[in-house]
Amino acid sequence: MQETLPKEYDHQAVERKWRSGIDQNIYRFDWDSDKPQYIIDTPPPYPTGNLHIGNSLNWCYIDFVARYKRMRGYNVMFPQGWDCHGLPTEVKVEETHGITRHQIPRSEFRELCRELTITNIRKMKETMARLGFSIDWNCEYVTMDPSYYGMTQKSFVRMYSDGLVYQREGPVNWCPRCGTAIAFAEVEYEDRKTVLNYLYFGDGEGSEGSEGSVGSVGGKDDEEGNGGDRNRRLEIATTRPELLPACVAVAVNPDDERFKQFIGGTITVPLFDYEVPVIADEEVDPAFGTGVVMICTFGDKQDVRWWIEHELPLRVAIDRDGRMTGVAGKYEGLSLSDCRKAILSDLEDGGLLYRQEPLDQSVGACWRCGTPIEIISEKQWYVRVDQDAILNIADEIEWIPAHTLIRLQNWTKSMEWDWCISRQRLFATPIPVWYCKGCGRTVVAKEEWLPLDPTEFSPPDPCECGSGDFTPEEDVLDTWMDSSLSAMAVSGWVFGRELHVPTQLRPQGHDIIRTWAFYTILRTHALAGTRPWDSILVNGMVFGEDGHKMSKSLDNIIAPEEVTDRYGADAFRQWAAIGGATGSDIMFRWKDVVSASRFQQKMWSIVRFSLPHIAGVADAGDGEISRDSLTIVDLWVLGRLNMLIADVTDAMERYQFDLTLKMIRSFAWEILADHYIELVKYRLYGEPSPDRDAARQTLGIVIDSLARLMAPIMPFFAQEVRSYLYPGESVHAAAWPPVDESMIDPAIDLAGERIRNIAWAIRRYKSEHGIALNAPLKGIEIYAGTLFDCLDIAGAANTPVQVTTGTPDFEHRAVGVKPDMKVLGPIFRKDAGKVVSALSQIDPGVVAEQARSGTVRVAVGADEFEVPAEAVTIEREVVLGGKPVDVLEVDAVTVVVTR
RNA sequence: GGGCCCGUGGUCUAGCCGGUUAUGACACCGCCUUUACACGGCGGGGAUCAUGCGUUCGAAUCGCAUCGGGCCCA
Repeated sequence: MQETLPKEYDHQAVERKWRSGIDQNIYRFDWDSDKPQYIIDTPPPYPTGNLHIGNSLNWCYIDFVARYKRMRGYNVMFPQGWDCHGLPTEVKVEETHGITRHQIPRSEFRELCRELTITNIRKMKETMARLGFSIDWNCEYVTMDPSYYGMTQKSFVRMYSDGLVYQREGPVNWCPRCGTAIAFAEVEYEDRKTVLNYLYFGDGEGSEGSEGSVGSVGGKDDEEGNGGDRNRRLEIATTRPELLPACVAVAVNPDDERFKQFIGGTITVPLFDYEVPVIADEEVDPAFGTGVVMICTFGDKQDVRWWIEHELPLRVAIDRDGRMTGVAGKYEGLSLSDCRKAILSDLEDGGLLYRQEPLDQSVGACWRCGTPIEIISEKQWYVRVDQDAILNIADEIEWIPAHTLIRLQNWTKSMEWDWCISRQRLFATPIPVWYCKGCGRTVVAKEEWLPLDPTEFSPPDPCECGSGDFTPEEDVLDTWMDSSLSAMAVSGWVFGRELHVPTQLRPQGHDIIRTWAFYTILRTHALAGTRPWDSILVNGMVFGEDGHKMSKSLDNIIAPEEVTDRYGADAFRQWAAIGGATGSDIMFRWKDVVSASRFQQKMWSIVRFSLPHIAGVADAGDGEISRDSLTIVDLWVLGRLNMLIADVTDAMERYQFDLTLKMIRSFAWEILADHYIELVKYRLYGEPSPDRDAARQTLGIVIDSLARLMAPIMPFFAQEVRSYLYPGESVHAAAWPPVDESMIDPAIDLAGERIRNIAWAIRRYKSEHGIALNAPLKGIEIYAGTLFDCLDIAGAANTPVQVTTGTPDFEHRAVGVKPDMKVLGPIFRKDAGKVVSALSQIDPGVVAEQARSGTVRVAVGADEFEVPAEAVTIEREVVLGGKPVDVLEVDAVTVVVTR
């Protein structure tokens, strides 16, 4: 055992040493183990090349749990996947190579995406290693590998045969720039300024020049003049004039008196001159615009609702590239914005546009490129969403924090359409489907053909109609189809094992509850008939030091490497643990990292001091200790240690990492360093004796236990400490310290506290009087109710101590009365306030006198109340009897110090 | 517009199934080189617990409302 340690803790050297110095087999999951299973459904991140600080926070939480559970005797799987498919990689490849995805063969483009992804994964793994995550790299999966996407395809095939996947024509969210369908979860809403245009719908005369009415006439005037079905007008406000050719109806509120007579009739669409029905719907807000809405296929989600409800026809005015179609007549081929300008200009020329006003609106935009999405009609693949099943499964899962369940429930209940899983991209899992050229039948791959790309592989069997000629499906699957398998993937599918669902834990951020959590629940229920996890631990977002979400534009991004380079991984991990309550959003603060690093240094000093003493004892930690030789102070610190173990274990079970670390720090700093070590120093430095051995053994047990308690949060530091106590062993293979209940004794704790407090008071006394801590005093007399062992006090104070049960020769004078509301409140209820107030008016001396008899009489006006003595605490001042002594009152003990 | 979370010394934070003097960190002020640690020790100042109303003998804690911030969505 090494006895002299460097004065300063060198986190860089220690962490470098143990990054490769810990046997990775400790972190392996064992499929044949008898231990209870603890499988973590780790998030497979998107390989951007940077493991950002938000990921890092989440992974710290995972690692705390994984290391803790291993020490508790679980067979832990901490796997790591990579969710590779996605548009950002395609865009990056296009940028890097200066091409578009249509300019080179499909397979070549996909290969470029693979290469970029492999590079990015390598970079992220480096950061993970630097942060000390105990990932089992035998349990790694990569969703772009055929072995994985074959499973995605298998899940597609199975859900298709179960009727849970189907294809239909219908509205989809479409990004015209990216040229692909996207799911609701991929739509981001942003506030933009737009223009609300007021126009006339009606008999078409406007375009022929009824100039007199433009800009001045309201609906009422027309109503009076025209009672018939034709020759009348409606005023309509719209933000989407370019969708006039897609207008299929006009809607008003059924209770809106202004428009009642229009309902059931038809009206002419301006410029395009065709009739659409006027319908009534309660969803129309009479107060917005003119109270008349034009329904287009499709302007927004509300249009889709009305379209379905009123069984309206479809007029497709926008194509996949965001250009106007044939129904737009002379505007065909124009872009949306050009068409908008042209139509507004033509409306104005025809006197049909009579007002424009600015409007704030929230626009659905593509999450990737920010282009406003359009809702168009397309033939797409969907996954059926069974809301009740998802809600039922969600109820079986433990949500931490509990309110995150409500988020999932709200999202689930708000789902209006099934999940659209078709994507018009390249770098993704191919949909294993063909269409027969002979009969048009849809042919879905058989499981044994998978994995496959239908554009490169044809069905070996002919179609039922006899034709062997197929058109491959070129669309690919939504990336969430890959990642929503993660729970099933890690618990069996990736390894060709039977499914071990439910897994035990899903750790993730609250930003992806509506996506990853939702889809995983849906898919695990559909494919395995059960919940994916027992518990879900939802972490918060990480904000910059300015209190805002980290973003490039705010320039408040901190990379984890920046922190580990300066303060090390353990300090970063301490920030993750203590930066805020688990589940809440937390701010990154350098000062948290600095104080973490200070704690490491403090702890290092403690270890550095202790090791030479522990070295003399054969078994530092697990040896049988003879309680006979332990002093009250030894028993006290061991009792406190066991309380700490119990509390920390409880906090870890509840994922309260902030509490865990706070308790460990305060024990190490206050109980151990400030008090225990100061109390036993004289024994440790003294001649060999049973007392000295007791202190050595106690110190050994405390240090060893602390190293183990710290191991999940500070794996490198803990390992370093452990290596001095048990060379060649890893703290991460050690058992979590058990609570020794027999060590927790309230009487001993009270006695120990008394000694600690007396020694502390003497220490404070010396400090206040400018006396060196180890300088001797002439004498200390302790007056207590019972005699007790004061050797440690004498040792710590370096002063002879006398204990007597007598009363010192000076007078105590009551100077104040403190009411105990916990006792008084229930007794006097309404009158408690008055009693307290009256009590404070009485001379404390009188109260003290009466209290001796057990009851204090308090007069309130004409009433008299009897206050039990235990409901008041008498504050006393000690009056000296002219002696040159100082008096310290500690607990119920009087300490007289002679300087 | 809806749902969820949150407003505690200068800054950040704990407590929040009601009851001592409201926790801790950082920052600030004063004293101290004391055989592990000055990245330390001892002491100190600093909070109308967002605001208002209510429930209660008693509210940071429970209820309602308002204001402010965040997240997810429409």
